Amino acid sequence: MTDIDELLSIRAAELYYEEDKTQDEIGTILRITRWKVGRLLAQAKANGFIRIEIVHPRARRLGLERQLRRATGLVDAIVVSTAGVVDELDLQKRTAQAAADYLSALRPVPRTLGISWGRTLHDISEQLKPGWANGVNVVQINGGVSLNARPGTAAATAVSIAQKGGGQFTLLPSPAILERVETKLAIASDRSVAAVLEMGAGASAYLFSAGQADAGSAHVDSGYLTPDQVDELVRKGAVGDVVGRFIDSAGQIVDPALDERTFGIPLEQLRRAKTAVAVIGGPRKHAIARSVVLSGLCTVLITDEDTAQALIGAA
Amino acid sequence: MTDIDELLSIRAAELYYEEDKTQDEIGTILRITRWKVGRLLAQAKANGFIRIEIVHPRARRLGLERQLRRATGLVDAIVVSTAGVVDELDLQKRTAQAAADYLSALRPVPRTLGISWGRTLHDISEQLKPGWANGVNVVQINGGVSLNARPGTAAATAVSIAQKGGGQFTLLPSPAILERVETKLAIASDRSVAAVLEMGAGASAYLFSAGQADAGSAHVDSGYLTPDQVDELVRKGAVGDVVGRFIDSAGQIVDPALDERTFGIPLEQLRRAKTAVAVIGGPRKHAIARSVVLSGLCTVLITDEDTAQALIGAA
DNA sequence: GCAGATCTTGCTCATATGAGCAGCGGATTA
DNA sequence: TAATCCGCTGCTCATATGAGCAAGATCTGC
Repeated sequence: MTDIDELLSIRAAELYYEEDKTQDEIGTILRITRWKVGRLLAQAKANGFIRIEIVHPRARRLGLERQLRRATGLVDAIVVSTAGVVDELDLQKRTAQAAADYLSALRPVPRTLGISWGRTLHDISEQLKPGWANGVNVVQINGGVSLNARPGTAAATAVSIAQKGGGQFTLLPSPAILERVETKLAIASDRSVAAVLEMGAGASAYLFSAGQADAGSAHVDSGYLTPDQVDELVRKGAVGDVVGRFIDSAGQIVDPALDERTFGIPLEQLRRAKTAVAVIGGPRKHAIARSVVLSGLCTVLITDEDTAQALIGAA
Repeated sequence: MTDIDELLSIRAAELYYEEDKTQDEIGTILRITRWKVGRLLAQAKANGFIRIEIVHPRARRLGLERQLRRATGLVDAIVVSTAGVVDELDLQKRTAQAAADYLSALRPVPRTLGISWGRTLHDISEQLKPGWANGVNVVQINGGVSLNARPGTAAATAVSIAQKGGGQFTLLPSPAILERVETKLAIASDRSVAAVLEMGAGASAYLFSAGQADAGSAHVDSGYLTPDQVDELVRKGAVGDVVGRFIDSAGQIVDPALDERTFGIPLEQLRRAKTAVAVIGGPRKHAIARSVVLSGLCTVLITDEDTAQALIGAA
């Protein structure tokens, strides 16, 4: 395109998009035919001079969703827009809202929903509308009695999701990580606990998040791990944790001994699941999101625009 | 609008603007009629959820230009977009480009063009295309022999503008500010110098910029004023200078004694001019731009989006 | 300098979109 | 409870826009 045509296309675009003139009127103003105006506008679009953004907390980026599905083979991908986001809290809320929307619209409605716990899941439970489902049974899939801060939040999340969905909840009465393997095996062998794990294993859908491996990990907050222990895991290649289990960028368990002491369904059960919805957003979770997606831990990813971009760039 | 309709309008907007679907197709997807889709899109626009931006160095903001004309009574206003601007240099170049474009398209073509000097005018002279006019006489309207840095830049600007416009140039052979009033009067009374001033007074159009009043003023760089002297002017209410003369926010001369020693046409000549084009952009020039416009020093303002916004908000 | 190739232009025609209007339905009030 | 009103819906019709094509303009290589 010549320089003069480029300038004309910008003038045309101004009149068309800012001034709401018709292509015919623009033609009169710029002394060109209306067909040329149409072509100039098409060129301006093709050259990327026209940027259209949908600014709304619930806006999604369908183009990125498609790219993400294609690049990763995910069954579904939801990408929330970051346009107009003011802070990280805002972004977290948007992501949770999208997850709640997705869950509400999920067909077939899962009879049994296996969930993890954490800040993200808590946010989702808040965004869900009462009546989002008609009798879902919610079951925890990993241990989650918080050792120090806000005890019972994990349970509250499950309760809220179940109640709003008009169904029952089943808690996993165990810490996330036990100190000794023997203790873990002992708890697991308890009949009632085993029943919960079994129910978790048979869930028709899973909803979970993931944590990044750094000092801000929920495991540190909850008192299961010290910052030093997390550092050690990072040194071994950990990028984050999924349902309490730390994995490297290839999706492999980083520390088998620690994993033995971690209570919850094994990752293989997520990998085999027909519907496993991962909700992972925010700038610090790019690496763990990538690992989750590429190692097949989820069939559906709900994330934000920036994370999606990083994933597409890396995949 | 109900909450559900708002959400629908966002979904519709995504499909329309990102996925290039027709309203009819969107209707099928969302299970609503195509007329409802049209209405939802109209609502999304009306609510400001759809943001369209033209990203190009030569993009202008016609809407702001109109508002600016209405708010200030300017004959014309050119507002360059800041979308995609990377640094202040970029913005300066855009503004200069717009000024060059405006000057090239100005009808009737001025026979005699009075110009000031400075970084902005220099940039404009660079952006002008050879042959932008067919015989303009360019005359300097204020003194401008730089005392230390880059001597001759003021002259070079006038020469360049005249040569590219196929015309003659007339320089004003005097410093910007004299040390003593007597010296100024002596120079002014010289027959040849008086002739230049007279030519400047009779110019058919003026093109000038303005400087902010702070340590970064061109007068400090050029050695005419010390930072302390500028501070003193600021204390007296100065917001900046126009053709070398410092004015307050009402457009009044701040320091009459200093002004007596300043060489160039008086501001009243600019105020009486039929065509006086001021080119003032950048975050530090909001105050001086406001003063220039509101005190009637220009009939045309060429500026950037942010400055225009500030002007409209303040006017 | 000329023949062929390619690109641009102005058109016809099909389609997409917006304006305007009648009818329906749910809310409001006497 | 009935009358009235307001706003939403689905339509018709006019207009705006984009696809496709033939003719003209411009470029390229010999």
